[in-house]
Amino acid sequence: MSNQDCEPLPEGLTAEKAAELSTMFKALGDPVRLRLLSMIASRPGGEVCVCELTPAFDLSQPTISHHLKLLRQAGLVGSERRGTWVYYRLRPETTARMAAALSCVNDRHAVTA
Amino acid sequence: MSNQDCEPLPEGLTAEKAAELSTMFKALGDPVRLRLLSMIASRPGGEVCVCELTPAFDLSQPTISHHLKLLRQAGLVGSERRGTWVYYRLRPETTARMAAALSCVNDRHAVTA
DNA sequence: AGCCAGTATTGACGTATGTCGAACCAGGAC
DNA sequence: GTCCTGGTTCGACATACGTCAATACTGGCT
Repeated sequence: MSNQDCEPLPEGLTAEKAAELSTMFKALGDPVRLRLLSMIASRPGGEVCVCELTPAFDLSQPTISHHLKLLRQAGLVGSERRGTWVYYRLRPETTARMAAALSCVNDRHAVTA
Repeated sequence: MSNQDCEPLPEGLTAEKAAELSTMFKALGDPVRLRLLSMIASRPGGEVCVCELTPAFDLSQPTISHHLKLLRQAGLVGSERRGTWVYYRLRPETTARMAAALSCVNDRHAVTA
């Protein structure tokens, strides 16, 4: 993505855009959720069953479920039930938006080179 | 950055890396801090005086100072005092690291196309 | 020195967040 | 139908977070 995606922004992000973006960043502001997203994304098939995610942590299963819910509400992942199991999948549009926002910041700083 | 920057990660980020990265994401998980970073970055000169940042918000001066401190502790900005005023500057290495992490997530998903 | 403007720190407050156990829901197997 | 397994939701708890007013610090000016 080029810095053409950046808005004019004479004084930075609008309050509305900042509020929207900050919810996505907040969702990744927890080590457990960051690892969850990483584990989900690192599957080439793009889908991971909750039963594979839970045992990777020293946390109760409800806690993992809660973190997955937050990731879903932030638009970072989607979930689908198939039979007994629930599968989570990455939403690449959202991570792409976050990466684009960060690139804007760096482009504007003009130290990208 | 290409997906060569991604680690082998058979099962996602390590707990240590996740903890380190999550503090950066958490720092941007607040709309005020996101706007602050955006305002700092959008200065071509790369420096903004605190006295220019504070009046842009309906918040007390100590609150803005607190948010700037968090941004600094997360490695996202640096500060320098010159005379009476304190100037904040972007640390592009940190935002670049965050963008790289997000790109890894998308690359691994193989839906980047 | 003494004062003043710009920042940072402190202490307190209410709210949000992460975690758990317990209870609840969904589907498959019997 | 009754179980059992995999997940979510509920309620409670301790901690962390965002905010403020008050205070302290810093450096220039007179």
